Amino acid sequence: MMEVTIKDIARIAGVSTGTVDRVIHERGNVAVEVRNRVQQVMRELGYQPNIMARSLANNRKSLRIAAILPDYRSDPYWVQPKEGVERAVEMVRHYGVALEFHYFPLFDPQGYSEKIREALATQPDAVLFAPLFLAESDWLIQETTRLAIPKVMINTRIESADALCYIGQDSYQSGVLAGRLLDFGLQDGDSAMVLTLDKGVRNARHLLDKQQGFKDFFGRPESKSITIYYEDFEAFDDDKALRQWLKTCLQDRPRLNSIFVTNSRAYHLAAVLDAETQKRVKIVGFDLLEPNLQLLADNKIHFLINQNAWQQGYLAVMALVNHLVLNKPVPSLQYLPLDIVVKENVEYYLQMNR
Amino acid sequence: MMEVTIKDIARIAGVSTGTVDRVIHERGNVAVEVRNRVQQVMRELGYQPNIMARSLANNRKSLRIAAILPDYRSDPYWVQPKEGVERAVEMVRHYGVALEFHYFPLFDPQGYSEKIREALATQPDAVLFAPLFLAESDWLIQETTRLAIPKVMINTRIESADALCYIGQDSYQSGVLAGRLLDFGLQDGDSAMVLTLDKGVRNARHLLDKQQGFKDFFGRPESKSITIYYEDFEAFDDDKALRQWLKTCLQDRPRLNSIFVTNSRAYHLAAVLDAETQKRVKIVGFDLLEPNLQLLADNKIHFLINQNAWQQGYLAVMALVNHLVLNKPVPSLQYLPLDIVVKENVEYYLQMNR
DNA sequence: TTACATGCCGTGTGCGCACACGGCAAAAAT
DNA sequence: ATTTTTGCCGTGTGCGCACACGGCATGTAA
Repeated sequence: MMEVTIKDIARIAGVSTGTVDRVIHERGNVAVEVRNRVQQVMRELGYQPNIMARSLANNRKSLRIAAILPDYRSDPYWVQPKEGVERAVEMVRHYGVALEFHYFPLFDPQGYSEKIREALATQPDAVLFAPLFLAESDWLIQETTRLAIPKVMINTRIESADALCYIGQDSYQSGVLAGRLLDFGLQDGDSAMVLTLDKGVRNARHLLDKQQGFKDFFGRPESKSITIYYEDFEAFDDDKALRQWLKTCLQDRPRLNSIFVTNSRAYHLAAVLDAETQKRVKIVGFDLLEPNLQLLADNKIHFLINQNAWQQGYLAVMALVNHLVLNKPVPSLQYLPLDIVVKENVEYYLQMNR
Repeated sequence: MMEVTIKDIARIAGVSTGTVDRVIHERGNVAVEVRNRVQQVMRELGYQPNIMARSLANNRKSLRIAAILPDYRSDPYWVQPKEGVERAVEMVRHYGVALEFHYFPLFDPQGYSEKIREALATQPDAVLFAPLFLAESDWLIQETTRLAIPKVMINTRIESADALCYIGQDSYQSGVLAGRLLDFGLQDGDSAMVLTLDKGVRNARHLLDKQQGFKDFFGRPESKSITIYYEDFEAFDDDKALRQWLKTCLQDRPRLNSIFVTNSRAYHLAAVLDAETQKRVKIVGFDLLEPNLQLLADNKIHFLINQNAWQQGYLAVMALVNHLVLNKPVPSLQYLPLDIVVKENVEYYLQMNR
């Protein structure tokens, strides 16, 4: 059961461990025929470096990561990536990983810019961020590229940025999925509403993608014939206004039996529906936030699509560690599962992140 | 960013590293007041042993695991646990873990007994098994208990066995979940069939649990009023017989619009339905097997509940490693998520295990 | 008293790897 | 012919931990 070590390779190749080490790390100063011989032996014995010993010997170098995320206190959604990040850092503590958070206000491009500058001023070895604001992200992307600082993006993807990787949801596909779910519970001739509850980002890319996915699903021949309405409402914080607006929305559309809320704020909607409407209207939303869970348990929200926000944070840190510490390859694009959650299986997803 | 080491503790507590080591591993030969002092310092500094160094220093001991599972060549389902096990072993290779498979024929208690004896004869340090046959598992449980060999069970749970842990699906809950899904797509007055496609295990515990869960869901006030039929069919391998049997089943029940197949063999059923029936009947099955996936893509199976069989194998090995190598606590009961899979999100679950 | 056992503790070594350092010969510069 | 440089290679040390060994007191038996 003994593993193959550099000692074995050195012995068999008739060189010292130092030479084997030089070959492995391509540090030069090795004669060509010697190098070939060593590589040959490594291949024959199927040498795999012992990651334990490797990281033990490497422990002098530490990896400092700057994480730039929306303030979790301004929106419950962002608690999840934050906790995933924290958990990952805890797990790789022994690799000498240190991470510093830089929280910006969710709806404030100005504050975002400030935090970006603050983060880069600390001269991190790597950056983890959610580029919610495209224009303001430009400077960060250019600077990190210039300084050769690796970066991972979560939540929102900017294709032009040559990041180490993007980790997030496939927004388009989640729209398609929502269509599939509602289609199963609707009848021919029913209608559905795609509802955006957000502020000033009506045409944000990921929201548009979800709408498009939803629309495309109902364009498929296999789908039922459903009429789709698209609506925005910005004052989602104001229960009264929302209730009023919704009433007018529903009253002229008797067969509007389903609503697809394109972000994690379905709880605002479900909470203001009256009992009768709740029975009639099937709601699909996103993410396992506490208020959503409550309404799911009460059968007021029918499906939640879990975008695995927690995992996004976790995997983003792991991608950096894999790349910078363990020299392992990381996929440049990582879509997370779109879990379909109902109250009968929600418990499993909650317990995973604890 | 430096971690706290036993050296630090030794220095501050005014003892040697050897003494600290004795305290940590409770090996005795330490004066009471010295031990208390060391423990105090450890607590104050929040000492956490470096797992890299620990496993490096421990690498002499190796862990030999015997895995007793159904032959994956006799049933595609069992390919998944097998691959999960293999993957886990690969990941913890450096801990000195070696695993040997002992495959038994799926429907053969006799063969199961033989393999159990064969496995124990190799004197493993730990056992990983799926106790499909209760009576025959008795001997294994008693012997491993007598010899103090830790064991983990997957797939089927035997509560009386004092195993390290059970890892598997919650059968009852998966039945409830199937009920929830079909309920969403059915109308009041429709009916549903619970169909068991298995041989000679008609009253196996996990199948009964699924039936009960399904039934209980439709007993809830929130559910629609659905009539439920329970049927078994053993010759599921015989397409002709199955088609014929199904025909008679459906013809006297015009509103039988859904079938819940209680194991991973929904593909046998969906493959023999004629086009007209396929449109009418909604099918819920289990597990992401290749033939199931094909039919899911063709809209002939509507939902698959993923029991995460791959993860079962993976986590079972990890539980043993955590317990025996890393001295980490492991939960004695681990239910895996019941993923709801449709063709729009199936890709994510497939890519996870590759 | 001497001989021996026992409790308690420090020191040394090795796990597999990364990397600094220094040595030795051949090649280049003086 | 001599110094100096350069290419190539071996040796030594330390990462944090586990564990064997041996030492020094004190207590007990002869």
